[in-house]
Amino acid sequence: MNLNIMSAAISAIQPFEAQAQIFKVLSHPARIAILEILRDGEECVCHMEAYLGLRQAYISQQLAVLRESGIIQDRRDGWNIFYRVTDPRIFEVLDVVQRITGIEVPDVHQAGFHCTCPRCMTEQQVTNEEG
Amino acid sequence: MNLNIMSAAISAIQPFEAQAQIFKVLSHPARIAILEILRDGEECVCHMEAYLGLRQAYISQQLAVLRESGIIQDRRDGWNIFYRVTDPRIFEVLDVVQRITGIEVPDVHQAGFHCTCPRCMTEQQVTNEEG
DNA sequence: TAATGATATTCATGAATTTGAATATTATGT
DNA sequence: ACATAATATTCAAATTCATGAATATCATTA
Repeated sequence: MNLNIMSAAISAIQPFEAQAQIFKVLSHPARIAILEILRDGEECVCHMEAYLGLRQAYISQQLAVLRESGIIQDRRDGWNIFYRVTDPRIFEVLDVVQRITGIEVPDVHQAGFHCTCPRCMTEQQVTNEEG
Repeated sequence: MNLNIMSAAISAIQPFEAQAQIFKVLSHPARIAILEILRDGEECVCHMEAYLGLRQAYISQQLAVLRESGIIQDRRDGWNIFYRVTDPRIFEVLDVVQRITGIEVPDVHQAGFHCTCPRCMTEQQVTNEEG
């Protein structure tokens, strides 16, 4: 098999595999958008559907990629599953690359949608009662 | 075609395309290794061959990906082509992700190889004369 | 335990990426 | 012009990725 022929190359590149893996997970606009949604703390999947206007199954697939990489973690609360970022330094990565591109990132929470999860309903109720 | 059905989704994700593109380019260990080689300034391709122990054609392919993305630029000097990083902030990105992984990045310049490009030959000559 | 809401998984297909092999290009020296 | 050194490009096969459709799971409520 002559595996040893490439041993120098493999060992030279192998230490960068872990970094490359993180970059691969980040190399999809929907996954970046999801992380932006999680910037201010944990959110349930229904929020992501509402904010992004994407089908549930699609979002769930992208969540699976993020989850399996360890970048996000999930927590079940009744019917809803809440996701949060494991290591907030991932936002530093997004920040730097955002500065490099120079493209303004939209506020993913400004979409004006509302989902029907308990937390949203409570928030709406509170807002209505307050206003 | 019903293109408008997905318009909300497309517009929600589209602003992150540029970031995703950069991450995609970085999502390969050989390309990260090349950038590490360029950390201290421009280097010729022969250096990368020497340091990484990879075939020339392979390195050239990865250089093309980096070059076409705009992350690196090239400059010809006689027989050799020297590459340099366009925006040093790309190293901030590598730094943060490196901290997240916690994996020590090897010094890609410690390999002890020497190529036969004019600069290497001059350096060797100078070193020998100095020592 | 059956129905329902929220979310996840499986499957299939087309598109993109990886990477080795061969070949081309470009500049230099004779 | 020709040979050579340094680097780039093309091509093709294998693998991986993106994504839509359908279905499954898991917790809750009746």
